[in-house]
Amino acid sequence: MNANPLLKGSLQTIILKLLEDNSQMYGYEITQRVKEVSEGSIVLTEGALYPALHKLEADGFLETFTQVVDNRVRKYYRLTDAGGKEVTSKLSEAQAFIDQLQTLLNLKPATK
Amino acid sequence: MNANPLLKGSLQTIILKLLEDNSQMYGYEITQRVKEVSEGSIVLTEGALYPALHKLEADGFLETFTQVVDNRVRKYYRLTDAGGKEVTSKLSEAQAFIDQLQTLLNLKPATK
DNA sequence: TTTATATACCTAAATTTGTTATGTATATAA
DNA sequence: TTATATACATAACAAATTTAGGTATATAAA
Repeated sequence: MNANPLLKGSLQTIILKLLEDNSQMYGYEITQRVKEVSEGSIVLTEGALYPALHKLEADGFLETFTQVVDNRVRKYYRLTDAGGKEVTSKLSEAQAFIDQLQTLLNLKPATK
Repeated sequence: MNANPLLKGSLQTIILKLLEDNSQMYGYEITQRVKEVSEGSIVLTEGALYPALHKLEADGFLETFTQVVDNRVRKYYRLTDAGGKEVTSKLSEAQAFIDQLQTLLNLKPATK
């Protein structure tokens, strides 16, 4: 569905950032939000998303609670305190990597 | 050595771009150049680099020739015509992805 | 009513792409 | 003679995906 090799490694960061901005979201909602905001160019597959959410929870960065809406169960995620710190860390890592990559690929207008 | 999950997917693009700018480079030279330009923050491991070079050659994007310098063999790579087109394609993909990622992560100063 | 689409979760097999570890070999400085 | 730099390479392992499949409800269309 996606076939975007560049996505690799940034999925956790995307999830954490969305939960920093929204306080609570469920899995399906995350896929839809990413699709919207990226205008369809970044599509999260469920096979990647759910394991990533479970791992972030196992690592103590997310906590969950369920809610039933229209007879369907939604599993909501929210950041823990540790998760809040992790967002900051991941974002600065991402920014640093993007900067270096843009330099290497000459995708920056000016070096200074 | 590296442990940078964000690198995944961008290695081929980095190699192709360097060869667009330099016309010919050998493997070891590529690792050193990347380390220099990124100020040590992006380190290409040999276990990733050489297989990537071999794959790009097998795909017809690179061609090779050897040269002996100080009794040591250097294997130089250069872009083929197909490789030249591939660089352009990979660079615009990378730029688009970086743009979307920065939007998602709110790492952009202004949306417009 | 049955089919398709959207919503909503999940897991398992296979694949891609990297790291880590190891091997070979020469040049050079300590 | 030892360590470090240069220069290539492959193999075992690990991580993070894709692809494919499964379950279930709601709703609109045929």
